[in-house]
Amino acid sequence: MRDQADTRTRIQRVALELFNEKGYEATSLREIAEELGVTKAALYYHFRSKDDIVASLAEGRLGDIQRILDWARGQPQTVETRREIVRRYCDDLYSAHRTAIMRFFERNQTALRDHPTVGKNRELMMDLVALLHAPDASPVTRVKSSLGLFAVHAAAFLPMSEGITDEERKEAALEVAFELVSSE
Amino acid sequence: MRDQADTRTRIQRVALELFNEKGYEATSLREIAEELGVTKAALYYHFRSKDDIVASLAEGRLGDIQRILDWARGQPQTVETRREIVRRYCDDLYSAHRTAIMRFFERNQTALRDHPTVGKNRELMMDLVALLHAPDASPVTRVKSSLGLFAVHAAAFLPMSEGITDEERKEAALEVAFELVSSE
DNA sequence: AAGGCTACTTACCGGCCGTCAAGTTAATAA
DNA sequence: TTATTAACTTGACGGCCGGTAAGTAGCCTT
Repeated sequence: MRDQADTRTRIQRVALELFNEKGYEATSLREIAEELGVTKAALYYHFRSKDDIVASLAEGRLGDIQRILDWARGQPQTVETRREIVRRYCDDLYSAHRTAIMRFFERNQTALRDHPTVGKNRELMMDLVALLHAPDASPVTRVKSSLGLFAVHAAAFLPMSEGITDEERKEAALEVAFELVSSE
Repeated sequence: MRDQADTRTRIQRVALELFNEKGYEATSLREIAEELGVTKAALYYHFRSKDDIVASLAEGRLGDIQRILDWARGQPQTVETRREIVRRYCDDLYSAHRTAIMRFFERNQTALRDHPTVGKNRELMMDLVALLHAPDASPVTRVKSSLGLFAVHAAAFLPMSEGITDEERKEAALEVAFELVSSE
């Protein structure tokens, strides 16, 4: 049982790493297995299919967003709430593992377009964006709040020049996002 | 000769469409050819390889960015210049075809990571970002100007709710970007 | 009318893909 | 000691992939 959980986790970790390195389609199960020192068929003991590995990777992230949504829906629709939404999203994001998962879904969304978790993810993100502005907000305001959440999102794996720490990145992203969701 | 140019263009158009719909790796040359009513081998008369089709798609975009770079390097490094860079980038972007090309490279950047044009594109983009802030700018400022250019970029194909026109999207993106590159 | 070029088609190639059925090994439970 | 189960391996499957060699119909030139 310990073994099972261990290997499952190792498969997830290696798969995510390779998916981010070479892309989802370009990464074969053979490579994943080889990297782990097992055979391809061993993966099928732990997962039903390649897609199933993806689904398992999505779980944590979808849970994160859902949790923010659940919280936010019990709050008054104020600027403070919107800022807190952004802050929480940002906090959940800035661990290496979560960032890697987000990057994977972001960078492979076309390849994964038929995958149910990708649709679910976009759905949740749009729900979240909807809470970042008044229901009757102007189009410009609505685009702005989208960009606010997206700024946090994007800053986490911007192809930036060197010499910038994660902390500085996060600080800048939050500053930008706060401003973008604070308009009346 | 007319025929050749026509078919070449049609291949590019169909390929781009399918790449954006299903992803680069998931789109086979057979499908592209079928959609055009020709055989797979016909594509090899017009292009040397699948990669070569991608390269041909990149040309226009790389030229666009290079042109902005060339112009900007002859200008004084003022806030007005930075705003004009953003404006020009935005203008070049908001045609259906250019947006499709950009989306393709954005959404398939992992799958295309070994493709020379992708590296070139990132290089040019980083050069462009470097012109959006003072050389000695603080990390936060630097991230901000990255996000400025990225906002324009992102707004062009944000998974937004309906009822927002391209014009409103563009307006909002520009407004956000202007603010982000205007800091001293 | 002969030769050559353009724009294809037909037919094939080796190779890797995801997937699966069946066998194996080691540990644990009765 | 025997039976069962977990965690694999071996070996194979059909299928689609990008790519190519060779042929060909139609046009243009000479």
